[in-house]
Amino acid sequence: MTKDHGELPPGLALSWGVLPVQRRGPKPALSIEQIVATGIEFGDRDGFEAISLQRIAAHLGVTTNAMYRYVRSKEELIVLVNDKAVGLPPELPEGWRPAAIAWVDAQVKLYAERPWLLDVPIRGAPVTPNQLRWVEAMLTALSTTGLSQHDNLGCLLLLSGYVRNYASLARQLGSSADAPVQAEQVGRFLVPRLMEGGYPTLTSVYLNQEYEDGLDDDLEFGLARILDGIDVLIAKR
Amino acid sequence: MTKDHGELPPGLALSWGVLPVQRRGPKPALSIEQIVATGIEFGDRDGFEAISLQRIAAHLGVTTNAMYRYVRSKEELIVLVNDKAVGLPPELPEGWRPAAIAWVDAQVKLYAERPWLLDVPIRGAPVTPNQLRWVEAMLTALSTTGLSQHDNLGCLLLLSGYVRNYASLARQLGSSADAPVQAEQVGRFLVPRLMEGGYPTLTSVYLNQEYEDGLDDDLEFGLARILDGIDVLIAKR
DNA sequence: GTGAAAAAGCGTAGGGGTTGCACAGTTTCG
DNA sequence: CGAAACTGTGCAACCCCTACGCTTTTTCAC
Repeated sequence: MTKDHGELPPGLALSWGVLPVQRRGPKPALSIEQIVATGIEFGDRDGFEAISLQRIAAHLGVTTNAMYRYVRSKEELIVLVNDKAVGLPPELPEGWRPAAIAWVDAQVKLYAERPWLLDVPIRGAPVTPNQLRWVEAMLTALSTTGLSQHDNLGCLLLLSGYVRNYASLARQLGSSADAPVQAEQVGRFLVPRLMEGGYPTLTSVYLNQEYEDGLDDDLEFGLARILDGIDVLIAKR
Repeated sequence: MTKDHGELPPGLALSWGVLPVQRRGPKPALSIEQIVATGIEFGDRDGFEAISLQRIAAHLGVTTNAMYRYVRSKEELIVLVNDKAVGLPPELPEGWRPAAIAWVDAQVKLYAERPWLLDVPIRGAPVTPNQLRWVEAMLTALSTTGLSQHDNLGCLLLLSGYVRNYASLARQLGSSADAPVQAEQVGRFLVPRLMEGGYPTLTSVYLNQEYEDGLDDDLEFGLARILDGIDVLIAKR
């Protein structure tokens, strides 16, 4: 006898393991875990596009429609797959600064392993269990700073936004063997237009070839900026 | 006689106004400008999903396939629509810090006006003219800091990532009239699970009702953190 | 036990959407 | 004037999500 949770966002209840009680009728041939696992499998192998109800159904030997007995919509499936694929955060070291670095590194690594996670549309504030584990971990680490909860949330937003942005840039610059060739071709096309089109700063950036390299440094760079900024705040309060 | 630009990413050439020269045959009934404008129109009215070749074609009184005479793929269309919709950056004030604030504010405003821009998948480093105008503007403002170009690029990445992340959070918390109702319902569902599931920090955050309010402050907060961080760097060098 | 209720899966169907190919019409160059 | 080039279109193939109604299976209640 589960409570009636009314109109919750798709995937919320299911991700927390709240499934409609079933009393009669044939036993389901599939389980949500199975479906979600298959979704992740496809995502890992062929990217976000490959996660479709049709494909999962075919792979599990069922019709597409059968999926709708387990999941209300594709959106719900995506939420579940996402939360599962995100997994648990690592154990963070002592001290908010090392913790933040570890937290960021772990996410960068996660996005490197599962680039398709970057294609999952952000539906807003995190609400699923694993996502919230990550939030909880960082928030706990930040609680030693002496800042207010509100400030901590701000820092968290800052960090998570940065990681995601960095990862999505790293993704397309790093991946695919022909990335450098492509980049060179783009440069050849772009530079004359930048010169003549009134982009003086960008022109010099491109000519110095600093636009596309040293991405690993950039992660540390931006992170150091953020952490220094937080430091300033801590000192101020 | 335009040069052969080989295999450039979709939308690159077109966005810079390089279109294949045509010499014979009937004049095109449509223009790319027209198509892109229609795409923006649909995006503004019904969101990103509404931007489809089919819809645009129907609206312009042509078959869907006719679109492919103007655009190589949907991806290319999206790139063009995106660049056009981004528009030109505002004039930035003197001083890198006020400039950064103005730059961020302008983007927040842009995302508020055209939320669907947040749904446009990021294909990597910006290469289209208007996008690069924004980059150029901020890069120029940063050039007065005395930092290296590389550092400036890092700062830029930091800022743009932050804006985008902030905007996409603001979007779903702010928009839709039933957002507060929805949020309350989510809270009712979530809090007991947080308490019992080992999320102590989040529980207290939720109970203090600080999770979902004061978003305007958060923009300034995060931005101040970043700028302070940059300040520290400037002082260091 | 036995019948009724509930639930699962399937078939059918429809609505979008993107894309490829062959065709017919139109314009312009040689 | 003929051929080449380029236009839009019709047809068609896919893929995807989703709704409805039917049959079959299971299990609870009597």
